[in-house]
Amino acid sequence: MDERTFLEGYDPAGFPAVAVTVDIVALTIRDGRLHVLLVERGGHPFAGWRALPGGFVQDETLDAAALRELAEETGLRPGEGVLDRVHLEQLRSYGDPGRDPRMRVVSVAYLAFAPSLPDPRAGTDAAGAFWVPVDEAGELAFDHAAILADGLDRARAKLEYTPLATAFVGPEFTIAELRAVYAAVWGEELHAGNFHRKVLSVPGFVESTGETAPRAGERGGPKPRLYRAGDARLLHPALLRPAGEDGIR
Amino acid sequence: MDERTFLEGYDPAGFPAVAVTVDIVALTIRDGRLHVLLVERGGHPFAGWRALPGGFVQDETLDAAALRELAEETGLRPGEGVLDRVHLEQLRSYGDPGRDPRMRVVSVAYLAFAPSLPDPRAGTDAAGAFWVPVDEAGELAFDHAAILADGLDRARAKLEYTPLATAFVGPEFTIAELRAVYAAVWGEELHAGNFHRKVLSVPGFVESTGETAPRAGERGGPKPRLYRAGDARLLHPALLRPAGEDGIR
DNA sequence: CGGGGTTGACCTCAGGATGAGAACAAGCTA
DNA sequence: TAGCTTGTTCTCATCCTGAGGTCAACCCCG
Repeated sequence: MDERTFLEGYDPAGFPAVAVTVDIVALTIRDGRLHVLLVERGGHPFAGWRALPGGFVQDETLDAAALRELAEETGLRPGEGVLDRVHLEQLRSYGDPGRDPRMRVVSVAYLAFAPSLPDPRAGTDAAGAFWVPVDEAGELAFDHAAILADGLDRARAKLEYTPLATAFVGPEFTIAELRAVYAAVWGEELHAGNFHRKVLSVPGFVESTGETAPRAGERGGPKPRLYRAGDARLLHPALLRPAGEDGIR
Repeated sequence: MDERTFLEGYDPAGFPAVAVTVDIVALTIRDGRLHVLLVERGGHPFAGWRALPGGFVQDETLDAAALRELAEETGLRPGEGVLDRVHLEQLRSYGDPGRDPRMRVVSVAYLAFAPSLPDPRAGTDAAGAFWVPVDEAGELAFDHAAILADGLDRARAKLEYTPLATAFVGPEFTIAELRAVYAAVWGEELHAGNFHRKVLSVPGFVESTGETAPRAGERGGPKPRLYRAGDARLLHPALLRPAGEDGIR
């Protein structure tokens, strides 16, 4: 039997039925604090609980499913430009039997990094979605609290050796804005002078626009210079976060 | 309707049928070269092609499925001690429509690191499995070549900031054996003196047994000291690999 | 049995990166 | 205008890194 004949006679019903979903840990920074996008579940199971946005994978790639769900939950439309600047990457998959009481569900979790997004639009599918500071997320449906924790770990680590922080700011930004991203995600202040020197010394991290901001910060200071993201995909050398007590092990 | 009533009336057939598999990138070091475990496919599709070992997920966690497949394909039995020393971690998931011509299949790929394992046993399920140097893997079935490439990237990166290299050697090892692991995975020689200093200076990476090996190497030299893995789970500071030309970007 | 070659362990030294602190001028609010 | 905040640039001591050398232990070969 050749391969074509085999495929024509193939019966897909022979395998255990599993549902595949995508769940999204979408992060943004508002007022200097890291926020995550959550939804309030309408139906069972976990009715009334807060959960990560997500849904079943249709006839599309996993990446496409994640982008579609993100667009639906935020009310943003592809092509309006905002979604194009969202960084989306796969986090990992969760498939313990029993993690969903309905049936066997394997969830492919995604991590999204966005510049400050508008509040999800009322009157759309996204009516139930909202941004919450990550330290106020509280209990979540399913195993979503664990997924969120894994997503935060990944985000904090990736700031060290990738230029990911630029995904949290606009197309043009100041060094101080970038520093605020690191401070919000890592949860600690950074030495302004050393951070400045470090960012400018890593090849390809940022490039100068030659312009300065039209205004200084609210509380004074000189007009900061503006930069845009460079072409580096890895930071060499990396921007290591202060080794917390040597005891991270 | 409460949640229990909802679940009792729930019909799982309403979702698109997807099969979930695990595929394993199992790495080991033989004769100083990095090898990957491959199988030759008996049936369609891709009959006769080489592929990563794997199979359908049953009523078990994803991690358990990966460990079970690895045991089946290598012929190793749990409880004999060898499998307990294999490091297994999830890599990422692959789910493009069309990656399997039979049906929609989402594969959760795993990465396994093992000390030098025996050849898979003839006469078992594992008869078709064999170790191949990674640079001679050639074309693989499905998208397995891409999965292998992702696994190698991950392995090379994790050597930098985790004590993963100790998973490739026996319970007691010399610094030179550890250096050979790095050399094999990274594909480049390392400065012996600097490597020695670095390994011993990272807290928790290795701890001395106080013993020395009963014999020196085949070509002479003093009897090396023996070490075992320490309790660190992250290396601080990291063992950075030589920045290839600064151009990795 | 002795010698050449190899190896593990350690040391030195120059260059670069890091952390902490300070200087200074531009710009905000009161 | 006064006082304070902030962006940017320096300095300096400290640490880490890469490259190389030293020395004695040990293997194999002749």
